Amino acid sequence: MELRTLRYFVAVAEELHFGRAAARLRMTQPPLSRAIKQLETELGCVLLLRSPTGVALTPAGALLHEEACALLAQADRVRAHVTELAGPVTLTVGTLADSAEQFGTRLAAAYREHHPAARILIRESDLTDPTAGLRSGLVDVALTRAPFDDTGITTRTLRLERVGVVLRTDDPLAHRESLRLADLAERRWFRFPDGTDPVWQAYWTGSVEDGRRRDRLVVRTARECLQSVLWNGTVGLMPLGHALPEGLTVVPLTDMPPSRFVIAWRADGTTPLIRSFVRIAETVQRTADPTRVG
Amino acid sequence: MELRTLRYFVAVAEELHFGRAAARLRMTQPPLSRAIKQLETELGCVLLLRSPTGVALTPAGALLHEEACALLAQADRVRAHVTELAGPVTLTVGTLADSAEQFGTRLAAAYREHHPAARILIRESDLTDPTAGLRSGLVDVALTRAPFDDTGITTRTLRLERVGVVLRTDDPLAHRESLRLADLAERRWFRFPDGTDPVWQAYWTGSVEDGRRRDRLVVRTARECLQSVLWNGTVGLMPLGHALPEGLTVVPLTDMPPSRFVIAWRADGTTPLIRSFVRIAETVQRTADPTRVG
DNA sequence: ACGGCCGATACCGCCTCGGTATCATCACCG
DNA sequence: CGGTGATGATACCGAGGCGGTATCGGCCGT
Repeated sequence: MELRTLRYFVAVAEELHFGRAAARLRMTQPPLSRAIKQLETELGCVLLLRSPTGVALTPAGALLHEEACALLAQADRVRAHVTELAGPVTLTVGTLADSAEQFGTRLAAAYREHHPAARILIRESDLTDPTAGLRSGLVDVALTRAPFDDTGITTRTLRLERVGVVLRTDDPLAHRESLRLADLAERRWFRFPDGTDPVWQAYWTGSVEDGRRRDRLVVRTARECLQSVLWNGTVGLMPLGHALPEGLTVVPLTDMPPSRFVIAWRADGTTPLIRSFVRIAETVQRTADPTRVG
Repeated sequence: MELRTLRYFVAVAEELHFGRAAARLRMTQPPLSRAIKQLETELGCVLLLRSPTGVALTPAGALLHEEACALLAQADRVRAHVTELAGPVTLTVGTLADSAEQFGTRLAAAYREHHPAARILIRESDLTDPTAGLRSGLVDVALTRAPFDDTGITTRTLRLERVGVVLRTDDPLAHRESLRLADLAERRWFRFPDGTDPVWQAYWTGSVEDGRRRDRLVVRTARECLQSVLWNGTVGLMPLGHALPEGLTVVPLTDMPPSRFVIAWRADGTTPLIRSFVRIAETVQRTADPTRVG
């Protein structure tokens, strides 16, 4: 008699209909029927009277409904008390520029549900620090984009993001279905400030640096990068599927390895709170769009 | 946060030692450690301070210990109340002669643990009814021995029992390691009364009836069968591993298909109480001797 | 009589759970 | 100060449970 099973039973007892109860539980009807049957087997008595018109509670079922509600409520209180006593913890989350956007809001909402007492501080980082403050110790956990030098850092891939090149809409190449890096060999390429993570630098300058023009143009933020495309006609790379300002178009690159949207934390600083955040992040990503999970 | 996990945590919190807690829970240490870690992840806080000397509770852990105990106790009460309200039910169990013996006592004990209010009535049947009263409606569930005609009856095999031949200790064949049915072709064979289940009859007269002497000698009980061996020198078959009276020996038969010790109930009369009994029986058999499970 | 709704069943793939083997760390002790 | 034992953590594996899809059976309504 686990709490999960009791939650199932309460749903059926209140809906008096397996299909609706299953929908409320975000599952399908067959496993729900089976779970209730197992519960009846375990308790050794009939809880529900099934009929084609609907479901009725037996006396034992009605009693269990009441008791189960109380038990579940108490379980919720227990969890709340324990997490509360653990102290009002603050979790500092670093995000890489606009990477998080609507994913971040969904994640924050889910996290607050699990830890009502927790505070989340957001620290948005520019493109010069792919760890989004992790390595410098400014944040506990980072929502960012790989690849970067991850020594001492644990990363879990949330989804893969194909990368495209940003062009002015009036660019001759702007309306192609796709492009290859070689098509951009003669363009002006940006670079990051000196001291930027070399793996990161290499990736965003086309994975293989040689034979491509190293421009003096330095960008620090996504906005700078896009503006540089508009004003200077430089090459801009970015993951697909993000909003673009007027006058710009993004064309998929076929020979650019996809970027991984990851959640990362210091390998030596794994706390339950961080693990919890990571777990919730993975769940949120999975429920959001299972097809894109890497 | 399931009740199972809380039971684990309570064990560790009370033993303050993962190994001892695991032993108390009848499991090994690694999955216990993992479960606790997952619990900490879910709650987002540290519950236990590990050290090579032992384990200490954090304040949150101490609180959870208290609350979890209360929650588990309430869950037990809920189960008790619900099963109690379902009424003092009586389950009639049929057993085939002495088949059940110590298995039956263990099963009854386990069943009373789950259903303190239930009453168990035992009805011991002789060898003339392999369904032990199931088909005649005298019992709800039967602990018996297959094979028999099981149309309309559901059976679950609990274990396989090799069959041997019972001989007087002074019989020339009594000290052989094993025998084949052919070695007994010239012996006198018993039979069951007319009207006995034909599958059952065929099995205990050597699976293939032809070429073997059909004696007029009719046995109804295991005792009669054994006495008949002692007094008349007939052939007696029985599963190995049971106690024998003085002066008799059992020799394994190599070409006799093993008999299945089964639990059986009417296919059209499946109630939660019966399912519960079956489930417990399977668990008891498994924990008793996993190697012999069929 | 027949179509539709509802719960039950069969079957499948994945993930969790518990088990075995092994490692890392630290206390204790010679 | 290094060996040794104890303790918890980790890696990996196989089985079972759980949720999914597809389908069945049965009663109700028109």
